Amino acid sequence: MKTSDSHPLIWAVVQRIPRGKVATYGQVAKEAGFPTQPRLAGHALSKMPKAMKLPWHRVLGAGGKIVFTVGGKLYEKQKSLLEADGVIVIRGRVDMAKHQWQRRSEAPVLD
DNA sequence: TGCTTGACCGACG
DNA sequence: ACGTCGGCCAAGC
Repeated sequence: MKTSDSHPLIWAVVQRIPRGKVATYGQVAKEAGFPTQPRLAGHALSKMPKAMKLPWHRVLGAGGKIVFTVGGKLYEKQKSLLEADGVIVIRGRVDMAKHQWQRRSEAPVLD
C-alpha cells in the first residue's frame, strides 16, 4: 500500500459515516488502512477538492474534540453542520459514547 | 537534500 | 483538566 495514494481511501471512509454519527481522525485513518497515521486523515481532508461533497464535519479529533481554533471560521462551520445532523456540541466537544460511528454492529465483549 | 509544518494521538506529570 | 513530549509522515519550501 502506497501512502501517497491514500487520499481516495480516506475520502471513501469519510463518505460512509452516516448522519448523526461521527468518527475520529485516528479511526478514519485506521479503517483506510493506515493505523499509525491519524495525521494522514487530516491531510487528506485538507487536500479535499472543494467540489467534492463529503461529510467532513463528522470527523473529529481524539475524544470527540473539534480540532480547529475556537471561534474560527471552520470551527463554527463544523459545529453548525454537526448540529444540523442532530449531534450536540458542548464546549467544542461531542459525546462520543453516544455518537461515535461503529462500522459494524458492535460485538460487545463480555468477559 | 534537509528542515518545517500540520484538519493527530496517546502517554505522562 | 491542562501542558509537554515523542512518534508519525506527506507536502511545501
